[in-house]
Amino acid sequence: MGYVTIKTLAKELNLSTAAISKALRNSHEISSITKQRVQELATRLNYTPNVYAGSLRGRKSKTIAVVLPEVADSFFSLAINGIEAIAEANGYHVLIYLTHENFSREQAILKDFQSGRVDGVLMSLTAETSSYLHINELYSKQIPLVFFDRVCEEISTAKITTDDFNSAYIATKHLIDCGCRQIALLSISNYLSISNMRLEGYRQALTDYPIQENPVNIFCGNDAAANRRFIRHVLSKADRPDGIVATAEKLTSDVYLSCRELALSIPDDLKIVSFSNLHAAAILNPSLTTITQPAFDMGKAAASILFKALDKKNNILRNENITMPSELMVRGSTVKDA
Amino acid sequence: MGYVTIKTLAKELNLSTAAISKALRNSHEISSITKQRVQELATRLNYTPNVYAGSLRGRKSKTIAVVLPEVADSFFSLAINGIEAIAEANGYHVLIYLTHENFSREQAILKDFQSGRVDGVLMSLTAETSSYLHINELYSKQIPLVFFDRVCEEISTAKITTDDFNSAYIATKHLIDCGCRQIALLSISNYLSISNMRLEGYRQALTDYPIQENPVNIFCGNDAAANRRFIRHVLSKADRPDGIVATAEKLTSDVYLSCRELALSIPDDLKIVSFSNLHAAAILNPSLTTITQPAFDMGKAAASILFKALDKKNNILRNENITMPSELMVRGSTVKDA
DNA sequence: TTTTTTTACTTAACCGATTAAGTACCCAAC
DNA sequence: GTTGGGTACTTAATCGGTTAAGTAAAAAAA
Repeated sequence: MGYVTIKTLAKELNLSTAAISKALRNSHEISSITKQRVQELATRLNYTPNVYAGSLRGRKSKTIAVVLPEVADSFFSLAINGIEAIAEANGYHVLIYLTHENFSREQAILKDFQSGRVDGVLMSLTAETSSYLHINELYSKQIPLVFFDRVCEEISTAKITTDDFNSAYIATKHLIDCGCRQIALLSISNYLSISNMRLEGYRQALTDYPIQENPVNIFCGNDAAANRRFIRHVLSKADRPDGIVATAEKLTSDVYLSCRELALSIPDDLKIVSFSNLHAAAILNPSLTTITQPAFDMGKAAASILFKALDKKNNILRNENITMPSELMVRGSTVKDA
Repeated sequence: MGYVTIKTLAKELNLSTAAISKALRNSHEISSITKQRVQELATRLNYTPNVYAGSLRGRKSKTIAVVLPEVADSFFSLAINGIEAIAEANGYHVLIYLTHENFSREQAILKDFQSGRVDGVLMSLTAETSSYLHINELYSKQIPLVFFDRVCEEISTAKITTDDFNSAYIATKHLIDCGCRQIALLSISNYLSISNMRLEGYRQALTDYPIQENPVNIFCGNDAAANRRFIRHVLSKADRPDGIVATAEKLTSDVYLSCRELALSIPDDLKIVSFSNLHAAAILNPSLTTITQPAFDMGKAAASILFKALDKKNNILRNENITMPSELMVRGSTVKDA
């Protein structure tokens, strides 16, 4: 089963393994004739260095991990593309790990990183993450870590977010301007700082533009069916909201479907703004007013910061918050014929 | 800088590294008292075995790779979930690699696998993949490989697909039944066998239910903007199609947007069936008639077969084609008020 | 011509974990 | 009393590559 290793090459060429290794790494200690012979044979035998051997010795794997809740979300899939663009330019591999919004999965994944599997980590927290021991443990092993979007304030490192407070404020104000008087906020987490920021922005808007009725904050979970039941329940009450700020993309279709079931018209009976990068937003029925995040650029920014730390010997990332602007894109779910 | 290794534990407990290793793996050669002491210390110091060391020795990494074109596609993101479900049950890690429909990227990724980075590979080809040397090279290194959806017929291994011929046939027949007389097929590849199967199914339907006009096969590329221009061009001609079978999800929004620009009504002026698992299909304007693939189950099936091969010493996967049924879901893009 | 330097390697240690083979000790059986 | 066997370890080799240190021969400097 002829694995071609450095030994195979050495034997074939009557050289030591050290000479082969050096030749392949273009060391000045090796004559150019020998280098050529080694190169040729390596190519001919299709030699591929064993990653595990190299990483074991060098404590470097040229690999980073991206940890995120799910991939079926346009924000995350765009962010991945941004990350990969930068990683490729830096000659790094990208491993994608999915938590599926599951806290214990997040713990297990970070635990695995302690083994030195990756040189650095980019991550976006689970909606359930409320304790940070596992993150601190990773942090204490000197593995550089950059958060994006769903950041952990408690860890002192670089964090890329959008202006969540402001975005929610603008979304809410937009609904108020459109005539909404009872506005609900759909959230996916009670723990995430971005959820809290969005909640505060929402509240601030309600305070600044005082409207009669009470705010309605609705927490949704991970179970799409339960969410739908829950949303349908809220929308079928007599004092149902007339406006919704959805802080996560996946909640939108639940709202749309519930409205259809309940024969509520969007935007006549209910107006919706959703945090979403959905490509199909423009062709929904009606088209969806969104707060769109610069997902691709956020991925790029997060990766760039990580590689800056990896390039230096000094792996320590200083605590910094980088905020990028989101954009309100007004469409048919809040304004007729928009 | 305090990496906790087996040596750390050995020194601390005045044991050999061998004893530690055996204790951690619950060997009968080690007394239960010692085992306990080792376990305790390991937990206390948060010892994590170095993956690279273990994999180097054991030639097993307990890791599989999933290679796919992109993640911003509901089929692939669902398939990933199916794969991960099975992988977790088998105690394996899943690394996701994206080719971005780029052939040379696919080559580079497979080349990397030759280093033994992963124990097995699940993959779906690039739309550009027309030569299979890189796959054969991987295959010859005895690394088990299972294809799903975008399979490579030329490699003798397990392949999971849907009944592409039949699905396209049914989609086309559905359009004919709805009154379409000039039906276009939008394809993303001239190379992929699933594209060819779908093309044949489409042709067969046109033959079986003969209609006056000629078929219109349109090939689209990777550039969304170019696709949109191209589709708009086709739809603005006098003899434009009145029906479209889109063989890839991402082409749908281009069609919708082009129709909007050209003031064509769906389904009155143009009817569309798309191969798609888009969750939002039901809330598009109009809702989208789809051929929906059992993406999650296909992922599960592919992973299950791979693990069956990995469990045996015998890594060889026999050449087999597993076909799973797709479903036509009739909605508003072909039938009014569906 | 002798000494120094350079060139082009080789030897051997090492990364962290696993494991075959060896060993010291105790207890039991013949 | 010696052999046999089990227990609980240790020693050393190994995986594949990297690299510090060593060396022999040729080239350059004295």
